[in-house]
Amino acid sequence: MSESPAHRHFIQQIVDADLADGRRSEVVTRFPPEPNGYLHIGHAKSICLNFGLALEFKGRCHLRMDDTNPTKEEVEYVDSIKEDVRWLGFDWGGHYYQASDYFDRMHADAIRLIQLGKAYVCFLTQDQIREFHGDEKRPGRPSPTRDASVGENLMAFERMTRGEFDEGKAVLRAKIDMASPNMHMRDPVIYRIRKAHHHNTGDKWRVYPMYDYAHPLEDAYEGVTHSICTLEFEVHRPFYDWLLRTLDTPVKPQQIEFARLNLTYTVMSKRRLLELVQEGRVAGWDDPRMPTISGMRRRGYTPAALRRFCETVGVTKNNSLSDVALLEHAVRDDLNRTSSRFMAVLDPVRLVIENYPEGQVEELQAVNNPEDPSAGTRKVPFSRTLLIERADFLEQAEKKFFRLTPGQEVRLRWGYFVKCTGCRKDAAGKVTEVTCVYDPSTRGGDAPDGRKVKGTIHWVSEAHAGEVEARLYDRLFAHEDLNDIPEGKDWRDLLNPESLRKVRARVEPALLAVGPGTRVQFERNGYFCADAKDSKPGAPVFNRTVTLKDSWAKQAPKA
RNA sequence: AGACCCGUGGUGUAAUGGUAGCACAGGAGAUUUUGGUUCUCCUUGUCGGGGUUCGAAUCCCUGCGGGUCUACCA
Repeated sequence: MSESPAHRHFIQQIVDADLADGRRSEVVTRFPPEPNGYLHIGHAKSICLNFGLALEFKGRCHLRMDDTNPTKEEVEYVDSIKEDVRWLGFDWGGHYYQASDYFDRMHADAIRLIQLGKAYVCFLTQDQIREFHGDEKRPGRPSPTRDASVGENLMAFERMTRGEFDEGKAVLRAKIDMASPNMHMRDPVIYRIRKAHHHNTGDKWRVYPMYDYAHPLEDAYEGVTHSICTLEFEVHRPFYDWLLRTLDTPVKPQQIEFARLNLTYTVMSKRRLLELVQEGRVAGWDDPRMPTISGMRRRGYTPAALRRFCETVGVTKNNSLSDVALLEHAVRDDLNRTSSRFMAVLDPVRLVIENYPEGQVEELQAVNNPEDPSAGTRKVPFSRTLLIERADFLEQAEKKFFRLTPGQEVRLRWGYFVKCTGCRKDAAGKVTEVTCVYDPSTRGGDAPDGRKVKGTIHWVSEAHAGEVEARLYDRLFAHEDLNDIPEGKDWRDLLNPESLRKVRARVEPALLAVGPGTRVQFERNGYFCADAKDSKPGAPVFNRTVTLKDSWAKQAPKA
C-alpha cells in the first residue's frame, strides 16, 4: 500500500501488544459464517482480516460453520463457503470445524452452568419473556422459575433435551442481571427447543444453543485468541466474557469488533440478497450483478483485486460507505496487467473500404497485451468489409471527435489508416454503411511519411467475425446508499432497471476459442469474462466485468 | 428516552501530543497504434464550542451528528 508503510490497523496493534506483554504467545483467529447464504464482499473483508492476521503472525485461522440454527442452514451453503474462501486464496489447513460438532460439549457446559446456579429453565412464553424483559428505562422482572433449585433445573433441562416439551414451551436462560442496562445481560436465552433436522447432526438433538452461548465456547474450545466480529456484536461482548469467566474456560479469547463493509449501489445483508434471489430479481446467488463472492467471480473479478480492495478500505470502527469506484479501480488495475486484448464490436455498423481489393484477405499481426510483451501476438483476418462500432462514426462532428467523419483519417487498430468518404443510410435515415479509402503504405498502423492520426478504432472482418452473446452489466441499484432509503420507498424500488443489457457482439475469430472463466479485454470497451456456466465450446458468452475508464464519454454529447 | 460505539477533503484511510499525508473520485496538461495505460500538476478536510499544553486531529468537558442494542436469528 502507498499509505505510510509502517501503518498498523487497530487490531494489529492489539495483537502486537498482546504478544509483546506476553498475554498471548500465539495468534489463532477464525472465520465463522453461518451457512445460511452465500458469502459476499463484506465477508471477504473479514476473511482477509482473519486469515491475513494468521499469516502475518504465523498463527492459524480456522474456518468454522456457525451452524446452531437447523432451520436456516443447508449444505449447499457450506459447500459454497468453502469454495469461496479457497478461491479468495486462503487455506485453513486442517482447521475446518462446525459448531454442531461441539453440541455434546456445549450441552455438558450448560449442565455445569445450571450446577453453578447460573442458568435456569424458563417456561414463560416468548411474549411473556419480552414483557418481563423491561426496557431502557425499566429493569426487567424475574421469571417465576428464576430461583428454582439446581435439582429442579437439571431435571427440567433434561426433559427439554429429551424432547418432552414442544417448541417454544421452555428455554434455558443464563442467570445474570434482570436490571442490567445491557439487554443482553438480562438473563439471555441460551438454549431453545427446535424439533428440526440438522444438516450435520441429523435428528439427534431437540435443543439447540443460541449464538450468544455457542460462540464464545466454540472460540474457547478451539483455542482462538482473537475473536473478530462486526460492530453490532459490541453489546454482546459482556456476555461473551461473562460466560468464559463463569465456566472458567482454560482459554479466554478476546472479542474485537470492527466496522462491516458497506458499498455504494448495492446491498450487503444476507436477508436482502436472499430476497433478490427468491423473488427472481437476479438469476441466483452467483448472478454477476450480486455483491457475492460467487457473483463477482462469475463477473470476472479476480481474487487479487478483491484482496487489494479489502486492503484499501482498511480496518476501523468507523461506520462507512465505500465507493464502488474503489473496487472497480482495484479490478481494472489487476486486469490491465493480466488480460489479453481482443477486438469485439458490441454495436456493429459496416465499414467498406472502397479501394481495397474485393475478395482479398490479409492476416494482420496484433499485440496481445501492451503491458506484457510475453503475452505475444496473434493474427487477425482483415478484408474489404469490416464492422466497427456505430459510435465511431458521426456524419457531422465537432473538432474534438477523433473518430470517423467524412474527410477524417483514423487508424484501424493493427491495420491501416483509412479516410472516411461518407455513408449510406436507409429510408429512416439510419446509417447502414460507412465508406472509406485506405492507404496501403500504412499496413500495421504506421505511416512511412510520419503523419499522425488522432484516433484509433477497433474492427472485425465481417466475413470472419464470430457472433457471441455479451452481457453488459451495470450497478444493481440506481440508488447510492441502500442503508438510506427515501421516504415511502421500498429498497426494491431502487433496483436499476438497466443493470443488465444483452447484446449480440461480433468478435474476432480468436475470441471464439477462449474457455469458460477466461478474462479478456475487449479493446476500447472493457474487461469481459467468459461466463463459467453458460459458455459452450466454441460459443462463449461474455460478461462485462467493468468498463474501461472513458474520458471521452464524460465530455462527449450523449450518443 | 437510556446504555455503548464512532465523527479527518466528495469517498475510504494515515498521522497514536510536534510539518494534516496516501489512494479513489474530480480537473488541467504530457505521452500513447486502446479517448485505455503511464507521467506531471491542481482543487477539496480535522463536526461546533470551551479547556489542558510551548504545541491538540490526537488528551479533558460540552454540544451536535451518525450507528448499535430492547429475537426462542447469527
